[in-house]
Amino acid sequence: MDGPTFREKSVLHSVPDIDTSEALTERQKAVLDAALRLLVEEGDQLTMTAVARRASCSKETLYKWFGDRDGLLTATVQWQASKVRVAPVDGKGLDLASLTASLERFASDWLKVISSDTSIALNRVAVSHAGSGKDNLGAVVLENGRFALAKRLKPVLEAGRRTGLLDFADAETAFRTFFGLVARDVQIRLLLGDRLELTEAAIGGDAARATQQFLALHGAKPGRKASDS
Amino acid sequence: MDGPTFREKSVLHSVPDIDTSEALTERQKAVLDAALRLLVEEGDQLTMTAVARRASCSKETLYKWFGDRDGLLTATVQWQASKVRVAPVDGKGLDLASLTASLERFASDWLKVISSDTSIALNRVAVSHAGSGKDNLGAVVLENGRFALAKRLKPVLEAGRRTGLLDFADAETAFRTFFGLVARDVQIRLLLGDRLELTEAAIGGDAARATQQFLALHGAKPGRKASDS
DNA sequence: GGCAAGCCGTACCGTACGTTACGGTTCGGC
DNA sequence: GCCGAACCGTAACGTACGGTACGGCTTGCC
Repeated sequence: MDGPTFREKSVLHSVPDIDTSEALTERQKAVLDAALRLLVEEGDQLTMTAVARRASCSKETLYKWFGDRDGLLTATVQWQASKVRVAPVDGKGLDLASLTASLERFASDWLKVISSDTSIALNRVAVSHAGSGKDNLGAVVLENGRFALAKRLKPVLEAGRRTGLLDFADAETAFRTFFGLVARDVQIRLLLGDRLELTEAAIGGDAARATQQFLALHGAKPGRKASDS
Repeated sequence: MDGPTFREKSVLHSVPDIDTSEALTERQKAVLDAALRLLVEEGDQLTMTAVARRASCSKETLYKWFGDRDGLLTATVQWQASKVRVAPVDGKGLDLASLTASLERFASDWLKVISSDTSIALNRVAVSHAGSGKDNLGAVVLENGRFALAKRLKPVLEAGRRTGLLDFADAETAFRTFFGLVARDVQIRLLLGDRLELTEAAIGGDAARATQQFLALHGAKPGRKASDS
């Protein structure tokens, strides 16, 4: 059987939620992993020849499976996206400590993601792609990055509001505030080639700081200050 | 006389402060404007032939003036950067109203910049470039964007701290918080091809919100000493 | 006028790379 | 053992584009 062909021209934001990249042979996954590794190492100029050589497959096979270069790129990005899908957080019994921990966890995870070589490479190629007419890759990356994060975080925020720990009018706006406090200038600096290695400790500190700032802005407790707790 | 050649391989962050792109003929500026327009319209695949045709000049001239394609790109980016250089804000008599107005102004200006077609196109090409070995463009964009903003905003923040209106330990950290509150997810979404047109009104609202949030975090509230933190 | 410099337009060259074609090999089904 | 399908490796093709060369035109200077 031959795999899917990945040629649908999906409009932005039309990716349903769970996408279609699951009918993949083990061999195909291996090929995509090779392409991914090459993408991280070499940047956008991964050539079909290079992928074929790295994956020890023929170019004919690449074209049969993925249609053309864009199809291969899209499949690679979706394959990576399918690997990082995580279990949603359950709205269990919530107190300030667990809410803080959840937020810090989200912040820390997100910082780790956007500072990883893989994410940087993928975002770079998607940004380039978005500049060149066809918007597919940018939509995929956005959907599996920023929008997936929102979808996982918003239930936590709303649970916090229900239990009276948080106070905000619009969950989307609150999420974007949190996003800004966490990411700040990190992603754009990394994409533009700034060194800026985030150590584990720095990420932890930033996650805690962002969480405290968010709680200072949207925590419901009256009379609180950002520095205590 | 022939202009500069733009071939220096400057290391990241080594751009002094005011760069060298001022010895330009009117004709050269016109050519760079044409390249800039083409970059905005066509994305990264502006070819030397296209620039020559658009600018009504010969390719030979392009190569003589700018060395090679990268030189042209770099000159174009620096040319655009030199156009947006603004007068620094003076640390005049500062009260809460004028500080708030200044911050809102910075926020609004910055949102306008990063949502402009020109900025998006320039950042896209710089991000692509940063992925392909040579980091020059990314450094230039960073230096004239995010770092230039910091250099202009920090004196305002520090003046606010001196007059007791603001309370923060590190100006750099405070700036990055402000940056995050203003930009949030806007830039990455635009770079990845998300529509998201910011109207004048929306920008104004966002600037005011970000400013209020920043003041909530770092404003010296009555009943709180400027020295604790 | 004569001359040199700068520049335009265009033709040209070399190469990289996407895409296709094809011979050879492996493997499952009969 | 035989057949066809899938696939590997490699060669070949077409094109787009970076870079160069050159003839002709304008301009300023003597």
